[in-house]
Formats: sequence, structure tokens, C-alpha cells
Amino acid sequence: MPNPVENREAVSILPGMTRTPIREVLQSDAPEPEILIEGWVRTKRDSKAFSFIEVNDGSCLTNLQIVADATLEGYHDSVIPLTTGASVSVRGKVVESQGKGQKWEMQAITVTMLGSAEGDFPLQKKGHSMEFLRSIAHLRPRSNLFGAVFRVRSRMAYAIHQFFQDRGFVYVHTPVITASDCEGAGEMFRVVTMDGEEIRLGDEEFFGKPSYLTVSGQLEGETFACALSNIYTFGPTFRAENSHTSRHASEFWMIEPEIAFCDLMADMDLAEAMIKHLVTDALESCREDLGFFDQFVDKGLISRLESVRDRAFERVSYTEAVRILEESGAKFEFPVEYGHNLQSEHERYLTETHFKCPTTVYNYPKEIKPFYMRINDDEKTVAAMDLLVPGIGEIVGGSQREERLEILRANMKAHDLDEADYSWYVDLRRYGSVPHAGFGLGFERLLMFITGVANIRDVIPFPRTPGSAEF
RNA sequence: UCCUCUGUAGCUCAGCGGUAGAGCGGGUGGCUGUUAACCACUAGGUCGUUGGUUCGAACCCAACCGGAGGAGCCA
Repeated sequence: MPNPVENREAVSILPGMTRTPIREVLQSDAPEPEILIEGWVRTKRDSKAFSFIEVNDGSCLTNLQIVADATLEGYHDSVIPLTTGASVSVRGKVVESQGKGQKWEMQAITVTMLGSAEGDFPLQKKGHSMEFLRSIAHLRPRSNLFGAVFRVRSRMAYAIHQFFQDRGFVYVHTPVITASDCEGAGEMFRVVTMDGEEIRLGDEEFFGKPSYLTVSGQLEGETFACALSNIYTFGPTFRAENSHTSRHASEFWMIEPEIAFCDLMADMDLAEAMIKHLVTDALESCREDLGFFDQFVDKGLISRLESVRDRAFERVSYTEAVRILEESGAKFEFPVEYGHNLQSEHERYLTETHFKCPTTVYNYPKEIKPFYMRINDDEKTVAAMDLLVPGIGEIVGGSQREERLEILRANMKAHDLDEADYSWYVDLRRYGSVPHAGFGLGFERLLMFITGVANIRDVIPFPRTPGSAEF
């Protein structure tokens, strides 16, 4: 158990900083004579002789209860005006609590109000809708739910780097601005410069040709995999799709590993190992926050995550999946038909009803997949895979890439693509081509899966969706 | 882009053709250690916007704006 005083020393690497994070105060194993905590008031309860002030500094979910005697110097100036949302600096002793509900509390020696909160401070102790909290995206991280979500988001970003770095993957920063109008991954945002109110186009174009915000770093990632063997990207991605659902955002983060000397089976192995690693890490590192989600957001979350951690994932070919759906006897709004994409309801049936666990579907008909996916020996299907999880649907999409020059050229032609636009991509097949594979993981969808939060807008700090780019 | 639902106090909501309400939050006072504390008093509203129907509209109708859910597409 960390000792708060020792941890205070550790934090003091920053000049003049002597604040102890509340997370460490609450982990104390003995009373402490005097430390400093700082944070924001969540609620205050007054009685005649003293006040209870609940303070949160974002270091953990739980508040620290401060007991402030009415005899404290400056009580009327510093404690009485504290309302929910005000910021405080408190020096005091960490003592065992006389009340129920917490082991430790702080007996205040001095309380300083740093900033008051006006009476219309919108965050209260209860009863907010998610829609309202979205409208105050600048204040919602001060709520229990969003504090927890963004601590988990940070930890999962770390765990992703850890997973790949531990396996010798090289982190590649693929460009955000791209001039290749590629692969039909979705509608793109155009990047332009302005001359006053005039948009510069044609010969005036900044890059000499049309440019866009990236929809995927995959093609650039392949070039680096064909040099450094195992690489991954992790960065923002943009889609100008006019889609109004709880699972789509215009700006989101994507993780895209690309592995040389790799086939589809190993690609699926990697995707499943990554999901297991992230779930395992969340269960170990974010236990308190997950407990909050399990209680208030998605009952049964933790046991579901534990089963994802402990059970093998299912794996079926597209052909088998279609047969399972046809033989299920379940009623679907859209009929199951070989050669068509699986509908959301079909994916949900497979992962939630039939297998009841994460399920990877592979070898899709070539007609419904993009040009770069490797044609299988049956010449009907491509080496593609989608990892489906209960509650979310597709969380990972990947494939083995077509490494054979002539077949890639034929695929491009079949997809009405001009080879001249992809000369650098084709070059990878002309000079030392190797089998390689990769996948894309939507970071926000992963976070929805791990936190149980139902709307993508609530796992990204400042969501961008059609018609909405506030803050 | 299509379909459905929705907009009343700082927040959560009730009111559904006849004087705008409650709880929480704010303020004031009280209270023997509270835990979404409790008790009393109090301030707080262009009922999303515009137009229409009506003696009279928060309520009925239309358009527009905002929000949500689903579909398609995807991550």
C-alpha cells in the first residue's frame, strides 16, 4: 500500500507541488499527520458544529470526505460559501472515519476556497440525462460517470501501446491529410485553404491536387509493414457519413496494426489476443470505475468482461455463419442471403444469441469487400474477417492483403480504380512483395464494449457528429 | 438519406383547451457524525421558434430549429 507522505514526495517532482492525489489518501494504511489535497466540491452537508465536504480531484471515482469544524479559522469565509462545483485546497489530518461509508476521512486544519461556483452550476448529485451532459461537455468530466469513462479511455490507450510494443510492433504516424481518394471507406472531408471567403481550388489547390482528412491509415501502414515487419497506427480518423446512430462519429480514433509474413489466421489470433489483453487490463487496472459502470450503466458488465477474458472466442466462416442464420428459425427483418453483407441484426444474433461470446467471421464473398483483400483459392471469397462482440456488433475489421501483383491489378480494375492513383501501393507488390495482413479497431467502440456506455458520443471527450461540432 | 419519438424553472419531470406546478439545486434560518442527510421559509419561467385554429393555446394544426432511437453504411 502506498504511503501518502511518500507519494507526496513522489508527486513533488513538479516544483512546488505538494498535493496528494485523493486516490492515494483513500489507499492509506495508517492515519497521517498533515497533508494537502485539492479538488472540486461534489456535495456538502452542514450541521451546527461542522460541515462534511465531499471532494473529488479526478484521481479516482470515490470522493474524500472532509470534516470541517465550525471553529476553524475562516470557516464563514471559506467553508460556508462552498457549493457543488467550487474548488478547494484543504490541509488536514487523515483519520479513521467515525461514520459509516468510508474508512478514511480528512479532519481539516485549513480550508481555502480557490474558486466559487455560481448557483446555477449545472452538475448536481443526481438525475442528469446523457443528452444534457453532452450539452455541457466542458463540465461533464466532473461527473462520476464521465470521470470514470475518461480514466478508462486513458488507460486503454496506454494498454494498446503496451500490447503492441511488448510484441515488438513499431508505432507509425500515418498522415492525417491524404491525397489518395481510396478504397471507398466512406465519405471524406475535403481539406481546403481560404483566400478571404474564397475557397482555393484547381490550380490554387494547396497541395496541387484535392486533399482530404484520412479515413484510414491502412495503405500507408502497409508500406511500413513491408519494411519494419510489424507496425501499428493509433490516431484520429474522419468520416463525413451522414449517419445518425449511437455507434458512429465523424471523428474517431482507430488502431490499425499491419503485419508482414502473416496470413488471415494469424491476423485473427492477433485481434483476439489484443481484445483479451485490453479486457484483462481493464479488469485489473480500472476495477473501481468498472464497478461503477456495472452498478449504474450496464448491470452484469464485469461478469461479461470476465467471460471474454476467460473463454475462447468463436470463429466461423461467412458460409457457415449464413447457414447458422438460415437454420436458426429466427425472424429477421432482412432476409439472410449468401452474397450480401450480414445485417446488424444478423451479427447480433450470432454473437448474442447463438454463440453468446465474441465471434470472428471470416472469408467473405469478394463482391462485398474492397480491392486490397486477398482472393482465396476458391476464387469466390476473400481473406477478410470481422470480430463481432455482444452489444456492439463489429469492433474489428481486417484482412489478409492481396500480395500478388497481377491479381491486385485485376482487383483494382474490377473495382473501377485507376492504377495510376495507387502506383506507390502497387510498387509494394513489385519490389519484394510478402504475404501480409492487418486490421482496424475502432477505439470508441472498444470503449463502449469495456464500459457498457451505449452511445459513442459519451466515450469521446468532444464528439463530432453530423450537425454538431461544439466546443 | 429514410422511419419513429421528443423539446415546460439551473436539472429531472408533472400539467394535455380556462390564473404555470413538484422534487432536486440556489438563498436565509434551524439541526448532537452526515452519506442522494434532514426540517422550515424564500427567490427563480417569452412553456424551442414562427405562423395558424379558438372567446381563450404549454396543451390542437403547420413549418422550421434542436435533441434522441432505429435503418442503411461502416470502425
